Amino acid sequence: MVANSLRARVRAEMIDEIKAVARRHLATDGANLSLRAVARDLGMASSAIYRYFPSRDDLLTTLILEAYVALGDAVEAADAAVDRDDLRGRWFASCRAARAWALANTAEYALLYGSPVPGYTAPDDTIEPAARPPMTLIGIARDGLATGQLTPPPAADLPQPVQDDLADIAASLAPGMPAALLARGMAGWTQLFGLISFELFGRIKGALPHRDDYFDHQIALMADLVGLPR
Amino acid sequence: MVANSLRARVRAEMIDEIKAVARRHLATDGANLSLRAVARDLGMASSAIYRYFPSRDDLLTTLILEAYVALGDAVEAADAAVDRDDLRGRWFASCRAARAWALANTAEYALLYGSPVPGYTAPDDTIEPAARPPMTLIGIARDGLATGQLTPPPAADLPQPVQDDLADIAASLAPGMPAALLARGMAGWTQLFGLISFELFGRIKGALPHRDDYFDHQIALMADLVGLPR
DNA sequence: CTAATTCGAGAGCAGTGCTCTTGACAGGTC
DNA sequence: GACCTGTCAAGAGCACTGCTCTCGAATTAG
Repeated sequence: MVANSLRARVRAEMIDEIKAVARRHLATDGANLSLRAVARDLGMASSAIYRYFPSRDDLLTTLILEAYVALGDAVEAADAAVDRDDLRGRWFASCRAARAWALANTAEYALLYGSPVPGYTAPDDTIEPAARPPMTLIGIARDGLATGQLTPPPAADLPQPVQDDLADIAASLAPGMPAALLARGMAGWTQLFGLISFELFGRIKGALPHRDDYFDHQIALMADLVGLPR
Repeated sequence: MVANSLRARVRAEMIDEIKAVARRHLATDGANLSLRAVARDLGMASSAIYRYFPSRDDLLTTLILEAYVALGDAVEAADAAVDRDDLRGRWFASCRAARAWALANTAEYALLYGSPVPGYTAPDDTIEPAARPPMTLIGIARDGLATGQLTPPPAADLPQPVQDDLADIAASLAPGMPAALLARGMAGWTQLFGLISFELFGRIKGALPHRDDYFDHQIALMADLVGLPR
């Protein structure tokens, strides 16, 4: 079986090489990835790629899934590196990590959070890793609740239907989380996504030279909204 | 000049027809718009399209610009329909109008606020209409400041570099606007964009059946952040 | 009526994703 | 060593794309 494993090893290396080249092309050409161009870079015929990936969409899906995992890893690692009781520090670290990853991997971020490709539908494998960054933020709020550092926002403002919907989500994803607090955590995630997208997709332009500070301030506003103590 | 105007009229109608068909294709096929398919639908040769639009990107640019104008019109009209002193009502109306337009024109919204096409760079004509929705929101805060209904947030939390950057923006776009308030208005716009994008691009899925109410609540949170009185 | 302009159609080029067939190579078996 | 068997790369080919160019027809201007 040595020979077999040799074959398998070569195959695995080939797959890695294809993904690496594809990622490189992604950075320059965006989502319209050309299999033929990748094949050219690898010095092989375009048809040979199909030995490793059944279709172009399949290659893209693999890249997307790995990108989700990479982003999730980055955010969770940043959160884990901070003292558990330093809620605000964890919030900042997580958000900054997401932004840093997006700035370093703009093409892949656009693939994850940009407009979806028309024919393409994301496989179910992506919904779990896609939920990791928002779950990290919500986890910070939940920990604050558990330690008493954080007092839940009033639920009076919450319409009953939303209250019920959020209670269902909390029941399956974050047991014990009050609906009103969950809503604010999700607002924080929405804001984070919006901030990164605006910065990456060029809405802000040169109008805001101190982008790091602006980002921090906007993130701080959301930390206040969630109720993280200073 | 009757004859001339006839030719010109036919030409204008032809342009409108091309744009209409292209918009229809956009809704189903997304950003990868096919000139040949549009030509087929119109019963003409693909090369004939080039008599009216110098390139595919040019057609897309026209569509994008008109979409910006349509969205801006919708938001401003919704704001204008509410009593000037009802700040919160104006905020809700503007945000809801943006969401309604996006839901009714998902493909065009994706074109405006989705991931940018790699080679494509937006012309300068788009930056003014693109700024209309956020300017509407900021205008509401500014009116509140003028009438005394709204008290500006403390500027102490604002780092000096951000303070300066925002002051520059305010000076050219919204004179008299305190930097801290401008930051919160922009946070509202960011949140609005994020909410709509998440809903359109399918991150929320079926987990939140009462999307209207959820949207309203999240928008209300931002209205509170800006300081709009209840 | 003639000359100039505008327009549509067709052919053609280079590129794309993808399929199918052909031939070369390595693995294990007799 | 000879012989299958599975794996792989390459090439040809199909249908599609954006775009250019040329040619003939129609329309407008003088």
